[in-house]
Amino acid sequence: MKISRPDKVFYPGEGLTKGDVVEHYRTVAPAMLPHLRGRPLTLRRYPDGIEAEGWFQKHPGEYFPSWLRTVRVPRRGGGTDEYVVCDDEDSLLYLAGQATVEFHVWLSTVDAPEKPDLLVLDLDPPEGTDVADLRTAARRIRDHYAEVGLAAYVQATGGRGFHVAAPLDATAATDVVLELSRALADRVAAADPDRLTTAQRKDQRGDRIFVDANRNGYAQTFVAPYSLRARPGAASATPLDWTELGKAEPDGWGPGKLRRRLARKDDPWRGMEKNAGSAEKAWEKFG
DNA sequence: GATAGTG
DNA sequence: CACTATCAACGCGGT
DNA sequence: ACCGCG
Ligand SMILES: [Mn+2]
Ligand SMILES: [Mn+2]
Repeated sequence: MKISRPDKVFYPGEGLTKGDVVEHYRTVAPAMLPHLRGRPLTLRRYPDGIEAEGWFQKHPGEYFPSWLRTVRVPRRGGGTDEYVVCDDEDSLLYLAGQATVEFHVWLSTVDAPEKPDLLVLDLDPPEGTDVADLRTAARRIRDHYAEVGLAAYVQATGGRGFHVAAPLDATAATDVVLELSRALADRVAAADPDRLTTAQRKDQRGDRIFVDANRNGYAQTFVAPYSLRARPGAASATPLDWTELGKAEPDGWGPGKLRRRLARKDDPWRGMEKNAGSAEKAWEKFG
């Protein structure tokens, strides 16, 4: 894979270059690709580095090479949209060479775009939140998943929060999963209303952590495991064992720490699909 | 980042 | 040639 | 249809 301008600085604070970004993705590819395969992508590109202008890109550029996989999926409200899908290392490195710093993925795959195989609740803390409160909220989400028969997997987002994901058997429709995720979020927030909220509007959240279920809507995305974040520190989204959460920071895994981690430890999310649960049965147990 | 257009 | 302009998302709820 | 939000 030919990379233009590998010495261009992308993270001024860390002195990381575009070449370093590509090397990150080469390193994480074995752990990351299983979480990308078959999923429409949203790219977050920063061709002049993370402190310059960046943008979300969902549709393939006209000039993207023909060997890159693209897929047409229905658009809500009619018609179709074309998306990039990254199934292999060459594609990952090509997209990194296009200055894609962040990779975001759908919660369903192209084979069944309207049947999510993941449910995700996203914890978005306001400035100044105690990380202990964030960890407690993540564990409570895990416990509520367990009550309805769903397995829970946590990742540090590399930004300011955590995600708690549940693998699904991809039999329920998007809108059913969205409603289930909202019901779970509301239940978690109602149990600790001083610290948690599901209010979409910022002016109604106060000082509380936003338990965000909106990631479960059609064509919505969450940051892919092992994606870099376009923020100072160059942390990555990092799947964790629950036993690690007690000492975890959302942006705790920069490039060096992540590389050492992957050399030492399996992807905690590897094989998660084998624990897929049913959204329909979860609804029944929800009561 | 890549392309098309201008001087 | 150097330089500049232009482009690169979506869904959902509320109003 | 537009806004706020992620
Ligand atoms: Mn540029
Ligand atoms: Mn978030």
